[in-house]
Amino acid sequence: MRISREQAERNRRKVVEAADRLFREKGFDQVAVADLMRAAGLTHGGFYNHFESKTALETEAVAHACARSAARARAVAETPDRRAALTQFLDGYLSPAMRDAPAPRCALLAYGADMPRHDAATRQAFADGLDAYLDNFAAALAAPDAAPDRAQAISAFASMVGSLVLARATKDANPDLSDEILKAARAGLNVEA
Amino acid sequence: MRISREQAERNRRKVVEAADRLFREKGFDQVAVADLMRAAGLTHGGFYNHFESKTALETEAVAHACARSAARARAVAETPDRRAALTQFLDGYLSPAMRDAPAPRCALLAYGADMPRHDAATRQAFADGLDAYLDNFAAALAAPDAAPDRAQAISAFASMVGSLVLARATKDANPDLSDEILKAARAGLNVEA
DNA sequence: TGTACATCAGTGAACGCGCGTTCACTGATGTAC
DNA sequence: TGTACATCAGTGAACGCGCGTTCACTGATGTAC
Repeated sequence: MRISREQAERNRRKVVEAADRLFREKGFDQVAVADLMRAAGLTHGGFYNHFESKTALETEAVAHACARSAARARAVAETPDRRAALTQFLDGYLSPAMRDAPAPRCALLAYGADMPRHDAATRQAFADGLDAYLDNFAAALAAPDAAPDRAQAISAFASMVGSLVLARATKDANPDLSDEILKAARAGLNVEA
Repeated sequence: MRISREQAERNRRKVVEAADRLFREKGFDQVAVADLMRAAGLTHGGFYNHFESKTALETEAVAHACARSAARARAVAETPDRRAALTQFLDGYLSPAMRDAPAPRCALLAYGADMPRHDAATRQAFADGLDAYLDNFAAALAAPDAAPDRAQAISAFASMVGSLVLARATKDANPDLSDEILKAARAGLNVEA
């Protein structure tokens, strides 16, 4: 059953997308190669036609997802009504919906904590994505005619990540605490948006 | 080779301590029962004399560690020269040493990101530890004759957690970025200490 | 206090399952002529 | 353009390893008398 090159390329992309989604939701170790391939509509044997190893796919999924997160921050910075877009972005990030999503929507949030235990290529992809993200986020935060303040962007983004980690961790066992964290985080963001 | 009850109890504690250390460093799934027992100076067969399952030990290790973290925050609040203790605590938390430790020294930082994928008992232990921690941290942050501000404590702690997650994630691939994150986080803490 | 027996923490081999990876095979696609 | 062959994406079975858990056994501790 040979398949056309376009179809094969489409299949490959489907595997990477499925991997990103499943890795965020369940963690790298809890997703088997067979699960990934099934999620992409394929059988597990063909995996190695596309990827050298499961680790190689992990690197690719993280790189893909982090680059996309950075692009989303850039989109906010480049929206005509940047102010409104920023407010919407921040409110969305520190929202119950974001917290309750089974897989974190932000790749940097989803993968950050696992990076110290991953191989160098994956960590590099993550760091590159974060670096670009922070530049774009600083541009999004900047007042119309002010220079971007990268330190402020870092401080704000770190707060957002930490708040969501803690809010997600506590949402089932102590929903009140989880809500309290989201609210305090939003109030504590020293950002005028 | 029956062992005295005191010795057995000491062994049990050693296993929990070793589990906490190894789980923080390598993650729950990357530590085998045999590794744990070896780290405690025992053979793996005896594990089930002490714990119902590996999952049960995970719960116990998280509960133990989070309670200890909360106690450490309380110690800061109760130090005679609270101001100095707080400064030392914050500087220590957002320090290169903290970032470079193979296993995060703060249990809430070490385990937070994994909680959404853990069982209910473990999540409960984590949430209880965090709740107590935040009360104690608010007390530590409060000015000598002011009431504790829990929202401020939450916001500050979330920043600390997020900063360390990101600084740890990037320290090998981009040390400059990692340092930048630590510095921006320390400067951005809206806490007079 | 001393003795005989029961208990049970620890040992190390074994079981069974899941998962990453490999492999022989299929048959439609891509290519050479 | 048509034909013959080579290629290679996908299939599903199999391999091998690691790990959680179980089990029969040991022998010092704890207990009953």
